[in-house]
Amino acid sequence: MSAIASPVRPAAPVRFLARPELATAASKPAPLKTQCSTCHLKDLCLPCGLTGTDVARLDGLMFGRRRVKEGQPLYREGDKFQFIYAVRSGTFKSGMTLKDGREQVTGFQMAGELMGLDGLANGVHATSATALEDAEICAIPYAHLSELATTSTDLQHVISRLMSREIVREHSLMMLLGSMNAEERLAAFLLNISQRMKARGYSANEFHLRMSRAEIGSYLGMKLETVSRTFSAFQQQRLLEVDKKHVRILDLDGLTRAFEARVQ
Amino acid sequence: MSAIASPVRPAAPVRFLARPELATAASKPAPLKTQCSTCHLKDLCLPCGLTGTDVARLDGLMFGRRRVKEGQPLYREGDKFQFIYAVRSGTFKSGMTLKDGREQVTGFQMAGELMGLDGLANGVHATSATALEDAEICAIPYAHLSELATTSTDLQHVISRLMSREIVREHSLMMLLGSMNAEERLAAFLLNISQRMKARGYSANEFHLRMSRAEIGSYLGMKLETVSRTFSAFQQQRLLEVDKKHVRILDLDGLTRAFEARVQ
DNA sequence: CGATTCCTTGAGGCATCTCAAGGCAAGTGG
DNA sequence: CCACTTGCCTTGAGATGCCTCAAGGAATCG
Repeated sequence: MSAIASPVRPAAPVRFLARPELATAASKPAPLKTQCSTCHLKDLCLPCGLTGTDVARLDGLMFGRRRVKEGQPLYREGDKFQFIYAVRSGTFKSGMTLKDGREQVTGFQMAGELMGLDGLANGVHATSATALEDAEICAIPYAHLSELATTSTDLQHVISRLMSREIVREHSLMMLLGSMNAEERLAAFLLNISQRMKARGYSANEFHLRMSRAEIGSYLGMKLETVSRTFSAFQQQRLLEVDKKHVRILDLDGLTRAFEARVQ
Repeated sequence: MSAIASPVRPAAPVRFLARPELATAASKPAPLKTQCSTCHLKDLCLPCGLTGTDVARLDGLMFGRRRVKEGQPLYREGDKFQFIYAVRSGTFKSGMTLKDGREQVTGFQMAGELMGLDGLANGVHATSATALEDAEICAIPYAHLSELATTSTDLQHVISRLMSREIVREHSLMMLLGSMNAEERLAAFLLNISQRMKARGYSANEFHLRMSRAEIGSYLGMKLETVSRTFSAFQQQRLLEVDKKHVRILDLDGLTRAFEARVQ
């Protein structure tokens, strides 16, 4: 809760290592090297919007690639910030754990999405990221990336824009948490997942949720029982078919109306 | 709600004007020019952490200065993004208004704090900012700032860190909205204000709130009546003395405990 | 001085939480 | 292969914290 209860005290300038080693404690498997220019995610991920020249420069960074097993953390709150991570495959949750053990999920990340940008503020990760299924990520050394950014205005803009997008995303979540009821929250969540699946070439109407009811509840600010009841309610309204984690959207418009009821 | 209901669709690269005019519709008074190097807020604001050389470079941008009357918007959702704004004096609220008229306040900004970073994502402001009292701001032309950033690694880092700090701040707010009860929310809010007042040289124990009960409620995800009742409850517990917008903290530790009850 | 805005307080209602029980599927060990 | 455990989900019943609606007071302003 530091940003809530703490002043906006300016932190000392963060100094990055000139050459952080790619292999940290969390990355036991020998890191494969990866290139953005040949990556099938390049239109969703970091290089999106960059010219061929800049993408080629990103290739020069030779991102480390790392597998993360289901349930394993990629990084934890308090870990030193060195990398930004891009999801190659699998799904992650990120969030904070309170000392009393309760968890607040602040986001779910899918292929092509970035994690770890919160670490820049204080040189330390403010959240943890955990794989919800066996996953693979690119570890992008921030020091190298920002060094590269000094040579490319476009890359600078892309990075800034990605950070800004995270801010906008969180605004929306605050709106959800601050002023929507249970049905609206779950509808918003499902529509969001649906669109992200679609953007990745999967069906927008039928998908497998990777997170538990408790994780959805934490993300949406409600208890797991309420999540479950709301799923059942949607099913009764013939908006969805739900079987555990498998979801089929029957009435996208209806779901959109449930979401827009208040939000418009 | 776009980021909730929308895919993380990469936006087209945003092109900034080479020379956006400083005088927009909202800035009628002749813009005074301001220098960071002589500003009394320089340790709280953008230049914090920068060397003398870099601060001198910021001076070269000659930020426009602008007065904003109480109740007036500085920018609105949907406005084209050109400036980042730094509060010189006064207090702002920022937030989004839904088409049904409901407002979600996403933050309050005091002297030295920045506004408008959400505009970068899509080249358009995602939130509105409104003065809660007569105020004065610096309008920092983003195109110039980012141009300047190409010449200074430190400045780049400072900007990135400020954006990251906004992300971290919002994580905390999500935690608050997602898993705290009314008393914890208000305690967290008051402690946060208290610390920010202190950082600005004001009393940490006695201050004047610039926002209404409804605005506090919107920010904290509760109704204004509940805010009012919670204030009364704190007063009965001898944690506070409240008279409308004037607050005196009687028992900082007690208030901290009310906040840490769950958060620790 | 009336109109307006903002705050406080009360009473009752309701959405969500809490507590509890049971079902289902996958994993484990005998 | 079966008994048992474990984790996750669903559903019910009752409790409760916050909301809704309503009234009245205090301060501000034209």
